[in-house]
Amino acid sequence: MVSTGVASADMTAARTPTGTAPTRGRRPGRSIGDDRETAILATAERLLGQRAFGDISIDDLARGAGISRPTFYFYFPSKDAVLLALLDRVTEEANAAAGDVLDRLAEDPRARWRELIARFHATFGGHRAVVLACAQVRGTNAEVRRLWAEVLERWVRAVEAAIESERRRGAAPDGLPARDLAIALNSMNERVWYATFAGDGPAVAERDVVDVLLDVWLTAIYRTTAPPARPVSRPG
Amino acid sequence: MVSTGVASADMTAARTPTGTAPTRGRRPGRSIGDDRETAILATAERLLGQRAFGDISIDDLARGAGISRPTFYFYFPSKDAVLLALLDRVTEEANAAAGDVLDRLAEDPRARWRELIARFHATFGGHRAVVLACAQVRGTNAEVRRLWAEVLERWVRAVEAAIESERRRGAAPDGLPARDLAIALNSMNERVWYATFAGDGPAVAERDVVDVLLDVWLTAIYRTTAPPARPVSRPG
DNA sequence: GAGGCCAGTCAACACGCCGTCGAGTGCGCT
DNA sequence: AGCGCACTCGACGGCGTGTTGACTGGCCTC
Repeated sequence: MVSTGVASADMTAARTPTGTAPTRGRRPGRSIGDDRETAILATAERLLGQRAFGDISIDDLARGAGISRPTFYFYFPSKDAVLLALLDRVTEEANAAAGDVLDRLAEDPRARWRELIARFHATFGGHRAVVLACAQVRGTNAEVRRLWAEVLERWVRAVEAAIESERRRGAAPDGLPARDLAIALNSMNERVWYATFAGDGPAVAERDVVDVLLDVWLTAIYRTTAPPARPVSRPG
Repeated sequence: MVSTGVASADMTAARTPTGTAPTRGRRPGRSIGDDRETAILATAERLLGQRAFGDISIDDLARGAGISRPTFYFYFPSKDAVLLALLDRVTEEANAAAGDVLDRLAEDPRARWRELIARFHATFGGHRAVVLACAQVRGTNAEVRRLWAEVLERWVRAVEAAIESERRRGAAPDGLPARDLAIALNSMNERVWYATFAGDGPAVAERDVVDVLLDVWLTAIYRTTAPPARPVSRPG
C-alpha cells in the first residue's frame, strides 16, 4: 500500500523532461550540469564511507557538490535517486565482471564457480559503502527494492540455467528444482557478504568468505566439493 | 560513527527509572499502564500488517492505543523501542519452539534438522509483519541490529556445536570450519525467509521453502540428503 | 542587436514529524 | 488535609523535506 505509482527508470533524470537525450543537440560537449551531477554522486559515495545513508541529509549532498539544497532537486528528485544511480553503476560493473564464466563451467567446474563468486566478491567489496547503504534502505525504498530484485532475478536465472546445464551433461545429480536452488544460493551469498562487509553480528572473515560460499555451492549442486570436468560415463 | 552510546536492554522501559521491578510494590495487580503498554504493542503489530514501519508515526501508535503522542513517550522512549519489544517476543518464541531438537540429531538426522527448520519457519511465518519490519529497520536502527546479532549468534553457536557433534560421531565428514558453515546456513535461511515472506524479488514458494532449505543444509553438512542415523563403521 | 528561450541557481516558505517541557488530574497512602 | 506518584496532554522549538517564484547569463533566432 506504499504505492510508488509512476516512478520508473527515469527516476534519476530530473532535468530535460523531454524524451530526447539529455543535454545533447545544442551543446556538443559536457554541460556544467554534468559536472554537478557527478559531483553529487561522488559526494554521496564519499559520505557513505563515513556515515549511514539515513544520517546524510540532502543539504550535505548539495554542500558537498558546491550547490544549494533547492539546486540539488534540479539534478535528482530525491536522496534515494542518488543511491539508485550509484547502485546502477555497481550492478553493471558486477555483470561485466561475471562475464561468461558460467558458459565455461565444463572446463573446470570448481575453478569456474570460484571465479564467479570471487569476482562478485571483488566488485561488491570495492563498493561496500554503496552495497551496504542499498541493503539498509531496501526495506524503506521501493525503487531500490525493485532494482535489486531485477538484478537478482537476472543472476538467479543465469545460475539456474548453469545448474540445469551441469545436470544435463551428467556432472550434477538431479534434486531440488534448479530455480529454487539458485535462489537459495544467491540469497545466501547476499546475506553473508552483507554481514562480512558490515561487520556486525556473526560473520565469516573476509579472507575466507569466497571459499566458504564456494563449498556450500558445490555441495548443494554436485554433492561433492570436487565436481568432474568431463561427463561421467554411466555404467550400463 | 553513528554512536548509540548508552542504550542497553532497558530501552523498552521508559517508566520507573528506579532499578526495581516496574510498577510493583504499592499496587499488587496490573496497573492501568500495563493495558496501555500492551495496547501500543498490539496496535503496532496490527499496523505493521497494513503498512511499512517507516510509514507508521508515533501519533498513529498513540491514537491506536487511545492516548496522545506525548503520553506514548511515557511508555516507550521511541518508535523503535516498540519494535524491539515485539522482536523480543518473537525470538523468545522461536527459541522455545526450537527446544532441544539439536540434541537428538542422532535419532534421525534428516527428520530432526527438518523439524528445526520447520519450527523456525512456523514461528517467523506467524509474525511475519514483525520479522519483515525488523529486517527493514535493521539497517537504520542500532538497537534492533544488536539484538538480532545476539540471537543470531546464539543460533549459530547451537548449529556449530551440532555440526561438530555429527562429525565426531562419524555421520558428517570434515570440511569447512563448523562455525563458518553455521553462519552461512543461518544467513541463507534468514534471507530466503525474508524474500518468501516479503514476496518481492526472486523467492521460493512458501510451501516449498522448508524442504529447499533443508536440502542445502543436508548436502552442506553431510554431502548427502540421507544422512545415517547411527555411526558408520569405518573400514580398517 | 533585440528578443527570447533555457540551463542553472537560490532565498524563502509550508509541511510533517519528532522529542520535550510544564502544567495538569485523580487515586492511595500517611 | 495533604503529600506523592502514576498518568495525561497542549503547546513549543527544531530539523529535514519538497516546492515556489524570482533571478542570472549564455546562446540562438530573426
